[in-house]
Amino acid sequence: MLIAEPKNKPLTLKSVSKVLGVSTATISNAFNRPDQLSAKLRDKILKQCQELGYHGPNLTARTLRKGESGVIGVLLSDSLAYYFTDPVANQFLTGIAEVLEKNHKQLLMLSCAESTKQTSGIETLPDGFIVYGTQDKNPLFERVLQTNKPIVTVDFDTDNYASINIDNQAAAKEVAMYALQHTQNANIAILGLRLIHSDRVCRITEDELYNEGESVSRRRLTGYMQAINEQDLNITSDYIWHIPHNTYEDATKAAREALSTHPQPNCVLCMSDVIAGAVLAIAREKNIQVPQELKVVGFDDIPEASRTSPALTTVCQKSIEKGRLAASKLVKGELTQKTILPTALIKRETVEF
Amino acid sequence: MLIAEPKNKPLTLKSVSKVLGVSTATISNAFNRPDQLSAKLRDKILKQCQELGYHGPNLTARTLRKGESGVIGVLLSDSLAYYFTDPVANQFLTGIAEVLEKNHKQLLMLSCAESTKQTSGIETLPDGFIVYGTQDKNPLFERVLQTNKPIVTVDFDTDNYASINIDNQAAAKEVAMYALQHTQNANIAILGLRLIHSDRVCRITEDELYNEGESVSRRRLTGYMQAINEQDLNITSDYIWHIPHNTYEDATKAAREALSTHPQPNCVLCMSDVIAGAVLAIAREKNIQVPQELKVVGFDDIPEASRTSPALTTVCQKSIEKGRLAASKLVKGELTQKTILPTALIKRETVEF
DNA sequence: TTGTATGCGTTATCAT
DNA sequence: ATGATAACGCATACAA
Repeated sequence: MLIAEPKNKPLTLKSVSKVLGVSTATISNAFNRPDQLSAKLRDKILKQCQELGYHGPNLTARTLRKGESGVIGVLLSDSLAYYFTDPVANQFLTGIAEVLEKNHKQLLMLSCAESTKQTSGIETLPDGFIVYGTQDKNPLFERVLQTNKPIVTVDFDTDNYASINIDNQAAAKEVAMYALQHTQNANIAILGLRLIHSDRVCRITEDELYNEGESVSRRRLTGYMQAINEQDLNITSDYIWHIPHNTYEDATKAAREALSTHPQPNCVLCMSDVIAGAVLAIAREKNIQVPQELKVVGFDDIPEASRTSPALTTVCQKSIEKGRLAASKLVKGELTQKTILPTALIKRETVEF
Repeated sequence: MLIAEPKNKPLTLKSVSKVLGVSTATISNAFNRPDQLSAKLRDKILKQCQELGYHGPNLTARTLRKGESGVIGVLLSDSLAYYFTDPVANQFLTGIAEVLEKNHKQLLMLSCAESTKQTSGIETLPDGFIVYGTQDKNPLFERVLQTNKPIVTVDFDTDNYASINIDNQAAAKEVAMYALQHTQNANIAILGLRLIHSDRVCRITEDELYNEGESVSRRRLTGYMQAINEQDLNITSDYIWHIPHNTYEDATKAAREALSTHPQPNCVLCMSDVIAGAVLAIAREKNIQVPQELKVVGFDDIPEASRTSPALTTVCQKSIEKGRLAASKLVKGELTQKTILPTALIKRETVEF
């Protein structure tokens, strides 16, 4: 039996080497490079370390020395707390977690809430980053860029980095076309997500309608507008809502406003399934029959979409796959290719039975 | 204008100090201890660092030196991928994230998937841990314990550590009493979560029914059984299901089995709202009227519980609050108190209209 | 096959 | 007020 160090002093390679009577290098090799010593000695050392309660090298010191931590950072474009409540983000994170676990990488969640002043230097820890969503003026993102570490961007694009996206415009157009083709005398409302910079649920103005941009929402809006034009229909900005967060609460406010408008919309194009779910709830509350009196389409195809009643017609984007792909690009070092993932129109019950 | 170092060499305190012509200590002080130098010099240094693109000390080196990383680890009792899909866990994590962000701490997600062999040493990085759910034979948990770092446990208890729990047994008994009191000629089924160690949805055996334990599920089961006894009713083990994961898929299987049993249950006690939601879906599929022909109660009070149709009667446990409290205990260093959070019976529509 | 010595980037102590 | 220097715990080149 070996004499253990005092409980309060954490064990180090050096202290353990003293107790075992071998050099620090040998113990380090026992853990990291089995070929550098005899199997017999290695086994003996590993067993003795276990007895002592030394579970292996300190990650911080090893990271400093090797310049590699085994940690992957996921940079989100809003507060963490928000992302845990968003079903789309949850699927995305699920995909990431799956791949990282398989590759023995740790997952560090980084929110943009980091203020400029209080710089923690956290960006120096991870070996690479998955950046989810446009990082408008996010100081942490700037610092991440300057680390020159591997980056994969998702749902937006930046020169020189691998990215994963979908064709939001085409997908939005397709689902809108389908909805409009099944609507007589269409009276359209659009419930948009993050169309403008405001924390309030509100309608957008005519000016804002033409403020083009490259964001996910703007692409979807463009797709909707294309469908509306091709069907020789039209819509004014006061039938287009801005919803700041993809939450049931915000969406419910917008849905209530939209379905209280006269003339009442009979076709609501929603930029997420969460929003569409809220529309369904308000429709039930107001005794509006879906799909007979009101067509509703969503976007994302979250798990709940197939369980609403009536089940939601929507655009399937494989969010889990997005996460998996982002993580595996990072892990494999495929750092240049820009991927457009396919989407699919999912016809359920909210447009036609 | 200062001459920047070559782009590929990351800037360090030392290299920056050379360029600026001051010592490393002074720059370090400029970032960390404003009182150690004149405000004028500090401002100048900070400005010059910014120009050079040096954003502050490397976290790894600083952690090694200070023994403090600003990272909090959340240790989960299953795979990460699973936890992102569980609405209860999401609420819990939301609460944690809220508090950590406010205190400028980073969140590292640690799953128990870490194998014993491939020890990454990740437990040496965080300053403290939130441990969620029983860590039966989890090697990472063992190593976490040995770090002697601050720990808060949630949904289970271990000597000497702060913990947060609810009274599962009392809450389960209360909701079961309420359901049974409203059921004529009660024919009870229990849809349990993680009652035994099996990956399959299945009924439990008579033996397993009496395998008492201290897990959350067992406490709830005990509460249910107490209510059943007090109502002079009884239940046999073949009306008690084991569901391995709190997912809609697993729950649906169990719900389908349970509602296909003869005699058909008219009162289903579910150990989670996800499970209860699945029961509601199957009931609709089979044209069973809830609550007229079938009473259903859940557990947790997830956001969706109020939106099902009919709305779910359940036990409210404030999962977000759990997360908030766990994080704030850790941040504040309140490391001894064991907290029992209150629960509340939420009467909605699945027992009586 | 094993041991010695250096440096990773930082902070804190101690001089100056 | 500022600068030199040691130490944090480890991995690796190199010597033995």
